[in-house]
Amino acid sequence: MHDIRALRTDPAGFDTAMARRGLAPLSAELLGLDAARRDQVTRQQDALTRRNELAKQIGTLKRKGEDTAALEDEARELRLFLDAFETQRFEIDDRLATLPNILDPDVPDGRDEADNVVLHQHGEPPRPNFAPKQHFELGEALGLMDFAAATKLAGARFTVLRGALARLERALGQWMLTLHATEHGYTETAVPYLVNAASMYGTGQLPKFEEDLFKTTDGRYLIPTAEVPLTNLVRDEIVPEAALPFRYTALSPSFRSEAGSAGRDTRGMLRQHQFHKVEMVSITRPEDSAAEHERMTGCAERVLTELGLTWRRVVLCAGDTGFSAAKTYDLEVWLPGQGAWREISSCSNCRDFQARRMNARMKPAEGKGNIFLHTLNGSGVAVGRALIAVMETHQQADGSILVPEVLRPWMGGLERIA
RNA sequence: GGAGAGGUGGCGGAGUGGUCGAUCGCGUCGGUCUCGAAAACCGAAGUACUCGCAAGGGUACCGUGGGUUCGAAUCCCACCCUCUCCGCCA
Repeated sequence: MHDIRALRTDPAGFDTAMARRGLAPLSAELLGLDAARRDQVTRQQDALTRRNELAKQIGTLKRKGEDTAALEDEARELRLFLDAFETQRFEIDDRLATLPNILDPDVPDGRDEADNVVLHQHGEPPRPNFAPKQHFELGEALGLMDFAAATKLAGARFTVLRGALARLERALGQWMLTLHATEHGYTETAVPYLVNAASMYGTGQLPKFEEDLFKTTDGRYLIPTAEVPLTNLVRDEIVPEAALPFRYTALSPSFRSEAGSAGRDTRGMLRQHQFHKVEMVSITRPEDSAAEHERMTGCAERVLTELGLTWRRVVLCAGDTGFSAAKTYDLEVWLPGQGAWREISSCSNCRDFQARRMNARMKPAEGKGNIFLHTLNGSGVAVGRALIAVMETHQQADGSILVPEVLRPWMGGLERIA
């Protein structure tokens, strides 16, 4: 949600900012809608003022037993006038709700992922002396990854894992969650996986991206990421400045309808309707969010490094940055089997965009007035994709998979999946 | 799912049609007193929108949304949530 005051102050700046998102100039239209809204509010309030006066007079006169018919007639007319406003929604609010966040100045221009900029890389893609297999080839050969069974149970874009691979998936989630909770200062949090529409609106999934969500018969939604419940913890709250920052982490399933991605990544478990993810969310003072963004991304990078993966940090260009984000770093991991870099984490600074939507503020230690918080979220990291990366990176010529050292305690000491 | 009770300002808790944005208590902040503190006393304190250069006005908000009325915290309807009991259930 945008600050309408900022738009009034600097409409040209707003248009420039939206142009980076590929949007035509909107400020003139929005200011017109804003003026219309204010005009309506003023007329409505004037009528209410008069109505309150009349009601007060009528009350006084009635107590004296005097005639109030004429005043009541005027009040009745006023009510008809007011009833006309009653059901009107303000178009300006609906329009603002669908406009994406303003990008940070250091976000590079660009149209799509081809224009993203690699910032740094950890390690070099391994060059094994055999032809590396993709994760689904390895998993099916081991008899521990079963797509046919998943299709029978649920349909396309689901996976059944068995035995050591199922345990490896669990070990990854447990280890990452514990790492963030014990060494990175995030509070481990268990959250609902079904949330209401207000929560989805707060983080920006609604109203624009409903088709990406699974909706239940009672009007709730399955979370597409734990970012939604974790960030909405501060919805409609006013927190004291001294309590900040809040850092939360959760291991949760994520449900995505993947509408519009038909035909993409259909093999294997790269793109699923359901996957586990460890999420990090930070709630900060405005002046702290940029540094927190770097810190959070570093926490995700540590996960990849400790798993012995090859990765790089990419800053998303203007055209690839998500709706609610002002700036996003993606972490891409090298998948030897696929021979490609694939996103495994995404860390975003949403600044005050989500906070405005969810009315999340802080009470400053000094001075008056409440200030909108800044919110950040990042995967730390996607568990399903981490499983893929571990399998493809640590596969051996015989099709077995070495378990990374850090996971062995979580695997009952198992060193190799064969 | 059934029956009942209830949702009021940071908290507790009054208020059942008209000067109620809301008595009071606690807590918070400022002050007086004190060497200092406590106690006591005095005072200040909600959020948002809107008009205005400003000073300063106005409007809305008593779970949410409708309705009745000249006028709603108060009456009616629906929904949400909490608590108690019963049933069912991981």
